[in-house]
Amino acid sequence: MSAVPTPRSGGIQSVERAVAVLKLFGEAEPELGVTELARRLRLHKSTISRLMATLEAGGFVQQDPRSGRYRLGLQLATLAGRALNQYELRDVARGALVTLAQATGETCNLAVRDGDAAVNIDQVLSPNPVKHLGWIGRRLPLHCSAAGKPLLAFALHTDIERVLSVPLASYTPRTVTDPSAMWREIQRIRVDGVALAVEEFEPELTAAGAPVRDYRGEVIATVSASGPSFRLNSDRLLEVAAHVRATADHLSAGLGYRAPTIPVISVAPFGVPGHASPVLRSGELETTGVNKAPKRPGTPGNDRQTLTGRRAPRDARASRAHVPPAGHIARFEGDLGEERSRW
Amino acid sequence: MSAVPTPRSGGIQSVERAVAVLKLFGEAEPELGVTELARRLRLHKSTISRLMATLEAGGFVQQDPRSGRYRLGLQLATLAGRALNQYELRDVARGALVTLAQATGETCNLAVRDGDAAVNIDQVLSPNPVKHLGWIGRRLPLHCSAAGKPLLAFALHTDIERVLSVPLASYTPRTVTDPSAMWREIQRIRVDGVALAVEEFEPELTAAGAPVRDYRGEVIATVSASGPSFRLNSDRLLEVAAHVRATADHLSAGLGYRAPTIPVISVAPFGVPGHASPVLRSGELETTGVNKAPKRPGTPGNDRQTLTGRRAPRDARASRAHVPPAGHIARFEGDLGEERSRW
DNA sequence: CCACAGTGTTGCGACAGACGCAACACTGTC
DNA sequence: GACAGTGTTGCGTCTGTCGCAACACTGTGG
Repeated sequence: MSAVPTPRSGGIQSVERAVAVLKLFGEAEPELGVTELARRLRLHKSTISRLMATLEAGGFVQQDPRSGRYRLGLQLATLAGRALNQYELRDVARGALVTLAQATGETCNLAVRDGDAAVNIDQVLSPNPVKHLGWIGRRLPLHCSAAGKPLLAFALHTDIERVLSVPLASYTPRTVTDPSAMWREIQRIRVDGVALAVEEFEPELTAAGAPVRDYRGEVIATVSASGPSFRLNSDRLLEVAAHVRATADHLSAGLGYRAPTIPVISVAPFGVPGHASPVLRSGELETTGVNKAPKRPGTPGNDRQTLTGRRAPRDARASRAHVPPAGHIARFEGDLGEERSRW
Repeated sequence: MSAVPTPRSGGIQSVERAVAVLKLFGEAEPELGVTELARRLRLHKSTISRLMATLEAGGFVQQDPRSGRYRLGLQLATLAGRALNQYELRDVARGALVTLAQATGETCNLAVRDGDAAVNIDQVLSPNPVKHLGWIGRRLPLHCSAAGKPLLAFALHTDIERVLSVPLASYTPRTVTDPSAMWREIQRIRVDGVALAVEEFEPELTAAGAPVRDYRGEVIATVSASGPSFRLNSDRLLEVAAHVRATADHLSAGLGYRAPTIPVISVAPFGVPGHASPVLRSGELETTGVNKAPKRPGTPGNDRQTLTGRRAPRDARASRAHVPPAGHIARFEGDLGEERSRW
């Protein structure tokens, strides 16, 4: 077994290890060798070698025949394309995103929540890109990115408390990490209907993001525009933020959302807090055939609740909240922020 | 063990199964249940259930809490983004792709070879899209797609023979499946420097594709433009094809390729035939700092050749050529063509 | 309201597959 | 040519994976 015995998480150990290996490939290190992977995961080289051989046969990694080192393979792009194609919101929002990019002159993204991160699911590059900002699939922190903040601000109160109960990662000197300050920021976003992020997540990156709501007012995505800080000064940022909010409001209206006279906090969301369903759900829009008919209405409450529509907890899911012992090698934690945009 | 015993492929069985599960999720069936997956892979429901729990913990799939069925998860998009970001050619070609889409009015793609398929690694949508053509990550057949044909036409003779030695899949009544006819098509492409595909891969889809060469003349990618057949009639298609070829030639020139007075067939390629390396290699371009310095020059020859730079064959890779017995459940074969573009 | 058929989950014991060890083949450097 | 490092592979051990059986839950029809 591994040098540091891992308490059984309830999953299949070999598959867990394969997943952990794939997640080690970051933007800073697109190529890794067997020995380095073994060192990081504290497994034997022969174990890693066999894992890589299996992943390569499936197209998930490729080995450079000269150096013997491995890279992520394009079979991942194929599966990702399929995953992304499920999101009907991408098709619905594509035109608005193109228009927003043209109006603001900046790179624009559509993001949804996935666990405790925002993930870009569509992107329109700026007509004048200075650098490679974000990318589809990129994970952004909820507390300090323009795409993430609205998803957090309009989440359930208990969910926000849970997210803020763990130390908030600091990405730049401007990252807000104090939970009290974060609550004040959340109040601001709720009032303004748009979030700003000025060099909080990445140096010299400024962005504005606004919530996209479905017909019940549930925040299901965010629209954001981002660019270099030298181009997005205070005045320009407010102008861009107005565009972003207008785009998000327009999309929300198209999904059947009717804004009340006072802003409300999200209540009784579908499904599991923290995951956006790829299939849009609609009340009044259902009759238009725009979206697939949703399954039976969701109910508020915890993950996998019995009766009223939810499945009972699974031990493997319970393991998600497992607090690993000291020295434990993290296996599934998604990595954020170590991927800086390239100039 | 499974009802149909599988000869040991040399890989790790649990990981192979996990990969096979992920590949079952297609565009036609984005959501699958445990029982259905078990039926298709001829494994027990409990085996599949535990595999899915492990993949879900890693973010590779998501379970709909109401229906209990699974979908591909966004962690795949994150890994795919990292895989795609390695391809320097995307950055180099992005501007040309935008210009080509504007000039032709059609959706344009950049594709590379991955095993026996062409895979889109970048895309610019038509200003007037009629339908959702292709997508990044989509795998296209080498024998009947505009992106694939140039990759095949300029491959090594032995490689072409190998590809044409197995029955060519038929996607539409117009698909060329006769190897002799395919050789003639290959000769045409070599002379014209551009490939056409008129409803060969997908009904009512017409496309043109041209090879992008590196400084040594090696075909490392294709540029293609595609659109609905009602818009791309014969005259219009030739016009688009001219644009596509010009764009590909321009990109090739930018990579250091100098076209000889007579067309040549590719010789002595880098690395493994069938896989495009994400890192561009350059002779004269190296001094300009445009590309990362390549590793030591590659040598011609077979996969994993000893001495002159190649590693010895691995049993697991040898298993790629393994001919499965009757009744064998395919585990890694990439699927093509069952994914039709959505109107 | 109940019976039934279907779904996905879980405890458990058997054993087949995964693992680490040791040795090997290969490569780059001095 | 020696050496240090890489990744690969044969082999025996044992533990993690697997399938069975039972369970919990859901939707449907009477």
